Amino acid sequence: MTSGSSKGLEGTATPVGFAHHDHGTCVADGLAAAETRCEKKNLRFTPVRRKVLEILLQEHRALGAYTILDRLRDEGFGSQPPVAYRALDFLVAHGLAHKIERLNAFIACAHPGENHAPAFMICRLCDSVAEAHSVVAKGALGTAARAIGFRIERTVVEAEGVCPNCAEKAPEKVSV
Amino acid sequence: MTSGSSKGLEGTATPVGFAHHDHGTCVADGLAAAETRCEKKNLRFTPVRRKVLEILLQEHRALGAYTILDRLRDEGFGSQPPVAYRALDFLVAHGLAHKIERLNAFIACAHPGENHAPAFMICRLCDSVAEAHSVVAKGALGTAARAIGFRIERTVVEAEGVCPNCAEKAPEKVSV
DNA sequence: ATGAGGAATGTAACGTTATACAATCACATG
DNA sequence: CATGTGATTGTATAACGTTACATTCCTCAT
Repeated sequence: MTSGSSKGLEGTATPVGFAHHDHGTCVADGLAAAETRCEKKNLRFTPVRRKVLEILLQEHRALGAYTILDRLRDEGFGSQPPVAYRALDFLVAHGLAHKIERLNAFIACAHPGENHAPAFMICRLCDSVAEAHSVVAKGALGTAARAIGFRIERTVVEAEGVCPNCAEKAPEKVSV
Repeated sequence: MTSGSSKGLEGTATPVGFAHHDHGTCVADGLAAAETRCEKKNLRFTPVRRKVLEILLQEHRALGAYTILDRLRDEGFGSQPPVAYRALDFLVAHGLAHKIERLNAFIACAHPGENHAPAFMICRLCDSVAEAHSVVAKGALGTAARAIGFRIERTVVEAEGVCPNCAEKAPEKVSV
């Protein structure tokens, strides 16, 4: 969310993550939305799961499972890998978080509630990640897949590069 | 390559990997092309690098670094992880192989020589991988990136699903 | 209420993937 | 031949992820 109140940007291709926004409401809203969603679907939004989502929402970056695990330990939760991985699996399975394959790391979903095939932009300088929507089914890959009879079930679309903020701050590092 | 002799498919969206072809020439051609390419660019196509590419070319699947390492050991090369990773880094850096992020595994490039942003189709039943071309710059993600000033340097586009061969053999497993 | 069954959590050990850093080698130059 | 430079190799370790199993917590039918 770019802010607590709607700014008319939702539903467009405008990604979250590179823009300034009210972070407090951003976290609170995300948690509230998740809670509502879990109630509706009869899912158990347990303390660990809630905490992990909160940790993820506090960043617009992807966090490694072990970073999350460290924070869980600090908060008095279990400290073994499965604790973090199970919560993450739950969040990912129900569309509340995504895995960034390129980074082996996780990020809170920026568009919860929407049925989507997410696409990400990863800044290699500041590590921030923005989420947009991919429409692979309509792109070249979708065409190729249809042509040969490959049935797409899930897609990974991740772009690595330099975000607008970093491009401005460090123009000399902008070119590859 | 679908075969040693041109079948008029190169340059189209037709991916390699799900179709039958002459595998012997496919490996030999790949190695020859790599050799030529390295000579032209003054790169050292050392025995380990050559062997790793040969191993990859023998499959149209992605292989993990440690699988490759095992085969290297069998052939009398070093058996420590960096041996495999360094060769793979070289191949990837020079477009002779690609990493499939979703699988943490590697595959020989199906279109060496072409300057490309690869896209992959991964069959979850038989594990085969086909390479097509992505044109992210022209898709929704490219549009979103341009709109906010994100500069894309590299893309990861991977579709997971069921290949035509498996869909035919095991139709009951085709639906998610 | 209560106890059976399933879901979630905690803990330990293990397996896989990847990189950091030090040492060595090979070659071009003075 | 000595030496500087860059590529390559060796060794150790870090980071990521899974399996196995015991325990606790919910919930729901009795």
